[in-house]
Amino acid sequence: MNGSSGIEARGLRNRYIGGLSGGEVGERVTVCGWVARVREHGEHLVFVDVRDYSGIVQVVAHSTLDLRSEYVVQVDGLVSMRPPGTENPGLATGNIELTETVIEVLSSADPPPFSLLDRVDVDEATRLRFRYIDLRRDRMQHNLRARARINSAIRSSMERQGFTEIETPLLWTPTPEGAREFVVPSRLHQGSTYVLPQSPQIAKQLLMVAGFDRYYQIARCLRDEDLRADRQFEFTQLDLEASFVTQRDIMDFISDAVVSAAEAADIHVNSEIGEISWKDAMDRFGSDKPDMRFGNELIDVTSVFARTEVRALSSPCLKALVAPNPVSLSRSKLDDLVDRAKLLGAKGLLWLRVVASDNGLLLESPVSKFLTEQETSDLIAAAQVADGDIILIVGDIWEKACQVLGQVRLDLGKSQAHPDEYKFTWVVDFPLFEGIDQDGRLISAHHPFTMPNQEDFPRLESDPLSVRSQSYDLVLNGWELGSGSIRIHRGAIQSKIFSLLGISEEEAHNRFGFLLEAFKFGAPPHGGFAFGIDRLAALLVGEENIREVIAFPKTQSGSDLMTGAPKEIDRKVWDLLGLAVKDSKKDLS
RNA sequence: GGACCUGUGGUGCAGCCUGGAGUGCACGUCGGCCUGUCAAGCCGAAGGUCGCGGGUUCAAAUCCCGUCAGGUCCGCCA
Repeated sequence: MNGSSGIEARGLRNRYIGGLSGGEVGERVTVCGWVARVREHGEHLVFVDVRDYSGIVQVVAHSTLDLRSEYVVQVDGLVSMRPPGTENPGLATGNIELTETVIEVLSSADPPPFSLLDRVDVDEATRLRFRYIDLRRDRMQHNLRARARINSAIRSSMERQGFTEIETPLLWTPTPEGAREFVVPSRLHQGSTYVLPQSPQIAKQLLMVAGFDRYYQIARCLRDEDLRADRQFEFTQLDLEASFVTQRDIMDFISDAVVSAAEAADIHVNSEIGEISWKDAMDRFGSDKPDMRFGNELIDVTSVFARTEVRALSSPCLKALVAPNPVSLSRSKLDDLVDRAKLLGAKGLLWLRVVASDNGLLLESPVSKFLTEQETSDLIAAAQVADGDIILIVGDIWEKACQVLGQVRLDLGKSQAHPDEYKFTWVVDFPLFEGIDQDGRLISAHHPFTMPNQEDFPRLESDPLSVRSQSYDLVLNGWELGSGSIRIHRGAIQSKIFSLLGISEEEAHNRFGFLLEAFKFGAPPHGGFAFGIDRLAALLVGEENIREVIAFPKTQSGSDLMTGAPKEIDRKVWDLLGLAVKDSKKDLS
C-alpha cells in the first residue's frame, strides 16, 4: 500500500511517485516513469521531474546522463527533505526529493509533437493523431479515470438494486427503422448481413420474457448517423430493463445510478431529482431537454395580440422571452438574432425594447407604432418587464414557436448558468406520436413498443396525437442523457399500435417476428431505460464534448486520425464476402 | 445533403480586411554557459510546399474559384 490510490507497487519499482512523502525520509526507493522536465544547472546539478500516473517527484542528479523529455526511466534514490527554502508548495511531493540517485533509461523518446502541459492548447486533429501522447496529459488521465469510477459506481448501484449483468450480441439482426445500422456482411451466408446493434432494446425485452426480472449492461451501441459534439458512431449506455415494475420504479433505479455516478466524480446532487411534463418543458423552456440551471422562461402572449392588426403578430401561437442580458444586445446583435431565428425555421423574430418615459413604460420596436395602447400595456404586464429590458417574440404554430425561442433562450442565457451546478430533471408524459408523415401515418415518438398512458387509451383512435406515453427522459443541464419507457407486453395493444403506425402485420412479422412470437409465451409487464455514459461522464468532468472522455474517438467525418480507419481493403476480402465495390476513389486491385 | 468557422517552422498565435522579399511573438528542439531550480536563467543556432490545385495581377500567405482536412450547427440520431 504505497501508491496514491493505495495499490501496491511491484515489479520494476517499489513505490508510486504520488505516494512518496516526508514520512519515508532516509529510505531508498525505486520508482518508474517518464521524464517530465529537465532543469540543468551544469554537470554538477541537474533536476529531473519524473512522472508516473500518480504524481511527479523531483530527482536530483549530478551526472551528465543524457535525459530528455518523455524518456522512460527507472530511478533508485534516497527520499530526502529538500533544503530549507527550496520546497515547492505547488507539488504534492514538493517538500522532498530523491537524491543519491541511480537512473536507468528504460526507453529513449523522440521529442513529443506537442506539449504535455494542460495549459497549452493543441489542435484536436494533432491530439487525435498522437492520441497515446494526448492521453498522457493530466486532463485526459483525469477524465478517463473519472469515467472508470463512474462506471464502477453505476455497476455497484445496479448490483445493489438486484440487477443481473448480461451481455447481448454485437452481431445482431437488421430491424430496419430508427437509426441507420452498421452492416456486417456474412461470409458463410453470402448476400446476407448482420448489423451492429443501435441498442440492445429487443434483446433486453427478450431477457424479461426469459424471466431475468432485472437486467442491466454497460453496453456499446452503434449508429451510422452523422457525428456531433455529443454523438459518436459508437457510444456506451447503461442499459437496463425490469419486470413487474411501474414507470416510477424505473425512474428510482436510474436516479440511484446517476446520483452514485455523480458522487464518484465528486459531485453532490440533491437526491430529489426534479420532474417536468413534456408539455410544460416545451411551454416554459422551449425544449424537451430543458437546461433548468437558469430561469428566463418563455411567456405565452398569444392572448395579448388576439385581435392585433400587425401581421407579424397574427399567429396561432406567440411566445415571448425577456432577454437575460439586455445591455449586451445592440441593434446589430438583435438583427443577428432575427437571422438566427429564421435559420431555426421561424418566419421571424420581433424585438421590443422597454423604455421609461413620463407616461410610463413604452416599447421601442420596428412595430411599436402599430401596437394599440392596450396591447402595449398588456405585453408589459404579461412579461413583467422594467426599463431597459428587451422582449423577444416569435409567432408560429405552438411547437415551432416554443422550439425557436427555446434555442434563443439557450444562446442568450447559457453563459449565466453556473458551471458547477448539476440539474438532473425527469421529463415525463411525452406524446406517444410525434406527428404524421406524408402518407398520413402516425410516427412513433419513442419506439413502437412504448405503452400508451392508461388514461389516454380511449383517445387512441379519435385523437391519437393527444395520447401520452409511459415514457420518460432524463436530462442534465440541457443534455438528453437517456430515455426509457414501459413497454407493451400484450399482443392486442401492440397490433393496435402497429396499425396506427401503418405497419402491416406482414411487415411487423418481418421486422420483429421473433419478439412478437416470444410475447406469445408469457411476457411479463416490463419497462426499462438507457442513458449515455459518455454524455454523463463528459458533463460530470466539465467537458463540452464527449470525445474528451473517450480514449480513441472518431472525428466528425468518422475518421480515426491515429489508425487511418476507415481504410480500403483488398479485393480478395470483398471476394471472400461475395461483394464487389461499385465506386471507389482509388483502384483497388 | 446544407450553413458557418479554422488551416502560416514541431506546438500555439500575429500577419490576410487595405497584395509588395517567409516579416514577427511565445513555447519547444539543437549547441554552449551555469551548484538549488521547479513554466529555471543567460548566449547562440537550426527549423517553412503560408493545407492542396487553379485563376486575377508586374507581384498572392493576403483577392477570387475549386478542393481536402479539422471543428460547430441544421438535416439525420425510433
